[in-house]
Amino acid sequence: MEINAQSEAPQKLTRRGRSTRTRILRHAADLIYTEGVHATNNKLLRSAAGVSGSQLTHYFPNKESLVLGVVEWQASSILEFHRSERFAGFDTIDAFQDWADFYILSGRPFKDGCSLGALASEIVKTDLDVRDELSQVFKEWADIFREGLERMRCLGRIDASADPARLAHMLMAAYQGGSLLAQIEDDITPLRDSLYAAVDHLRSLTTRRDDTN
Amino acid sequence: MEINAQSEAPQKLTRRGRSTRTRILRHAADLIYTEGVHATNNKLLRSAAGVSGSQLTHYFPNKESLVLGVVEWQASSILEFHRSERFAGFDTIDAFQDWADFYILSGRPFKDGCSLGALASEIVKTDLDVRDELSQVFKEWADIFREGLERMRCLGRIDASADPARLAHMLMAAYQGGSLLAQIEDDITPLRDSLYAAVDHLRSLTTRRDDTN
DNA sequence: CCGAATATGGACGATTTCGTCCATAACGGA
DNA sequence: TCCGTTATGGACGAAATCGTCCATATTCGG
Repeated sequence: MEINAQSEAPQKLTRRGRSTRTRILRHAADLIYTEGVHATNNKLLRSAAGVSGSQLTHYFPNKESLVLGVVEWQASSILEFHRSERFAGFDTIDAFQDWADFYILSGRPFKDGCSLGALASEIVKTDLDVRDELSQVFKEWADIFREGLERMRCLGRIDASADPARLAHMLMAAYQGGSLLAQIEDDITPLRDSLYAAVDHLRSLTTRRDDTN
Repeated sequence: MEINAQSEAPQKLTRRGRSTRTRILRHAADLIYTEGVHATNNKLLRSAAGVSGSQLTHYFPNKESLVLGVVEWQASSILEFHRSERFAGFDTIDAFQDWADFYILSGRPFKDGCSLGALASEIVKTDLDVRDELSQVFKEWADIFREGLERMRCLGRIDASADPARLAHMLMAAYQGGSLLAQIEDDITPLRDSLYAAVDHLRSLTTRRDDTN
């Protein structure tokens, strides 16, 4: 549950086997994030993870299974982050503001885009069969936002006319689109603008009694 | 100016040469849009455009130049569309609503994403040297929105506190991010939600005297 | 009409990448 | 301790892709 990407492995792995598999996955995720799926080939991954060619085949029979492993790895990381206590289920404006600030103010690198979105856009047109997995993860991600917004609406923190599902998609798109633009322009401004505008929009839907400023 | 992608070619092309080059570019743009950059190889492009291998090399000495040609092709198409009279310089809410509706209501295919954004995200991490070109195009694209919003602000149609540059980035990100999510989920809903939410946010900034509904 | 420049066709080679194969080393349960 | 299972190493092969080369056909300008 907490280490979803590992639990996918067959049970016949020894401790050393699991360690090697995890090491491969870790370096593959890193390489794919910084260099892209296409540039992450056997040679690069072998030298990065310090394994031989046959080990890659042993743990990941083909590239598709490797990419799928990385997708699961990144997905569990992202979902865990969004479900952390830090954001308290996203049922306040402050939580969403904090979420946006995390990407903008924490000095987090932005030049490689979203660890899952950039990967997704690179493979969504290929024959790699990970669409279902990706679709599921993005749905769960959006649901975290949506459920928080629904609570906010029930609690009267945002207007009753607000549509939580629509707003969740808006937040997701603001982050994904902003990340892409920031990558392309090598400038965090588009990401900052789109995230803050999205949170501004949420704020514009707050009911008056909560409008303290 | 109107056919930017062609004007990049050296002048020593005959009529037949220009025709062949354009045909290659047209099919390359189509293939890259539907199949992706990586899958668009010489073999596919040869049979699609009906040319021989040496012709590709003749008009595009390497793949980078081909991709650059396609980027320019798509860029001029997009910029021309956004500068068309239809949107009247984007200085009304209705123009932005019409813009959003174009992607949602016109039955336009969405499964391949934005013709430029999907291409950009696929190559932004590669060694293909088209980052500067892409960056420039996205800047110009955002400027179209920004200038319209600035006029709206000057005319008092939106609040004086509105930030045109930020809102322009919000609109761009809503489209790019929404397109990516729609691709992944094979469902137009995320794109519709993010675009309409973005336009809703603009609408929330309209000054009262223009608020007719 | 003619020579030079351009366009086209198809084969070829160099390189890269994925995945296999087989031998050896380490490990785990009885 | 011992034997079967798992892990590791490096070489190898098959396939794909990019780009070159050279011969031939077509077109352009004078």
